[in-house]
Amino acid sequence: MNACTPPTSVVITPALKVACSHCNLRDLCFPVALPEESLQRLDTVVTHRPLIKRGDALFRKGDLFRAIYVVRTGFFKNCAFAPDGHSQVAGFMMAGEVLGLDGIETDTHGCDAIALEDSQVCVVPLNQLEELAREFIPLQRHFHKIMSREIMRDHDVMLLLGSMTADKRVAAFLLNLLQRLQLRGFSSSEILLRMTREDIGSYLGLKLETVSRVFSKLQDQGILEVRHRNIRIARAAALAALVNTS
Amino acid sequence: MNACTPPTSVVITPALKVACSHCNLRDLCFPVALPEESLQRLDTVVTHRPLIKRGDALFRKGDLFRAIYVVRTGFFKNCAFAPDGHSQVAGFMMAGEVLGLDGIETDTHGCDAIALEDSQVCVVPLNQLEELAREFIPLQRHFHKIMSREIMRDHDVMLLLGSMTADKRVAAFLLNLLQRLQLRGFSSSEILLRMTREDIGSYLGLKLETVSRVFSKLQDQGILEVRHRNIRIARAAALAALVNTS
DNA sequence: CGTTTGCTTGACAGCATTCAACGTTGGTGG
DNA sequence: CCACCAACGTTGAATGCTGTCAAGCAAACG
Repeated sequence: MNACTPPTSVVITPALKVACSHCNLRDLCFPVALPEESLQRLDTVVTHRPLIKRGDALFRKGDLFRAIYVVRTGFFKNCAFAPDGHSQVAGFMMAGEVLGLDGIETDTHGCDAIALEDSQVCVVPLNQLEELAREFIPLQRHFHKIMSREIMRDHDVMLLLGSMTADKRVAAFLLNLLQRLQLRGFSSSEILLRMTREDIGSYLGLKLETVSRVFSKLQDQGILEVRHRNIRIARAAALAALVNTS
Repeated sequence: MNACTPPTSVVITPALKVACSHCNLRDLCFPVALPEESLQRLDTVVTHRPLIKRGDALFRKGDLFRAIYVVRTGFFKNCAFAPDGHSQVAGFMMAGEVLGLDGIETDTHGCDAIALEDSQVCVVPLNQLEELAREFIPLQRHFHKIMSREIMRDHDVMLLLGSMTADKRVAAFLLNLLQRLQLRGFSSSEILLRMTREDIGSYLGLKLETVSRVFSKLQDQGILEVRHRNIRIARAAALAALVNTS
């Protein structure tokens, strides 16, 4: 698990069929920060791309931290824990997004990362990433931007949790998902939710019943069409108006 | 403001009377990550230590990002903004803590940093910090840990906001302040609040009246003694029990 | 000393939670 | 293939916590 299997390894798994230099996510991920001719350097750092089954943990709170992970395919939730043991979804991660940044400080993961569908991640050992970052200035800056973005995203969630009604929280949540999905080339009006109502509620500081009620309400208003986990945004402008007006 | 005034400048201000290599915060700040004999390298990076008056902004949302800031003396609040213009306190920063990390991604500050008392900060230009980080591996890691800690801290706030009652939020807030103050050698049972009830409420997702009521309630229970902004923690264990029990 | 700002307390209203019942979906095994 | 079960989702009614509005008081500032 810890061994740096060279790419010439004879072990043929899906994990070896991709490389950063040819990854379809390279515009969203670390490759954007490296010149074309140096991309293969990343391939020597990212040699391990495990598959995680739906419901399984990529890591759990307390696990030793060694690497950060980039979602290649699939969908994850990040669960934080209160001192009383209560857990809460701290974020959802999709292709190109990074998991495990919270483990750097203490060398121990501070939360669980659970796959919400069968997924694949790229393992990026922090030591080697840092080594590469020392050599390639744009990569160094890119990594810092990734962490900065995580901080800003958390601030957005704090705003949600601190001062928005249930309607607004759900609206903002959907718009955020929509925007990230669009960035990845998905439909701009249809969302297939990967998580339960309980997960959404946990993330938004609401109970699952409240989430369900808001969905129903927005559907009654003709803003959404809700079919189980399939959400069609009928009037995105109305959703945005919900969030942007006080 | 942007010029890198060399230390030989004849301008004598309080800003020039300190150096990282002799700073009393060196155990809390970047110096911990540098060998004694290389500490003066930091002094060439951190040459500017402006004073910020109470109520003034160190930076505001939208300002161009150039540097991060370490609080040398004083106390700051970090205000984030919702799309509807509503603002919310996203954190409080005291000596040795870092401001401005959220500006790295977009080269623009994403929130306001307001001094809650007359303060002094050390200006750490990001470019030069990164340059030094490429040279000194422990410094590089230390910077990453600082950002990681910020992410974990935000997760803690999300837990507060998402699933705790007003009592618990206030208790957790006081304990967190207490812990950080202790780390800096202050009393372990007395807190002088630098912020208004409204600031606290904004941070905790409560109205100022609710904060006030919780203070009164905890005082009635003999857990706190509240005299204006002076809080004495009479029974810290009871406070902790409040947070740690479901 | 007066004005502004911050803090406390009370009464009431409102939104989200809680508790409960029922409906739906998807996976499993007969 | 169908039946069953467990997990997930929806909806209703009642409770309760926090917000809102208002008044009065204390402290800080000039």
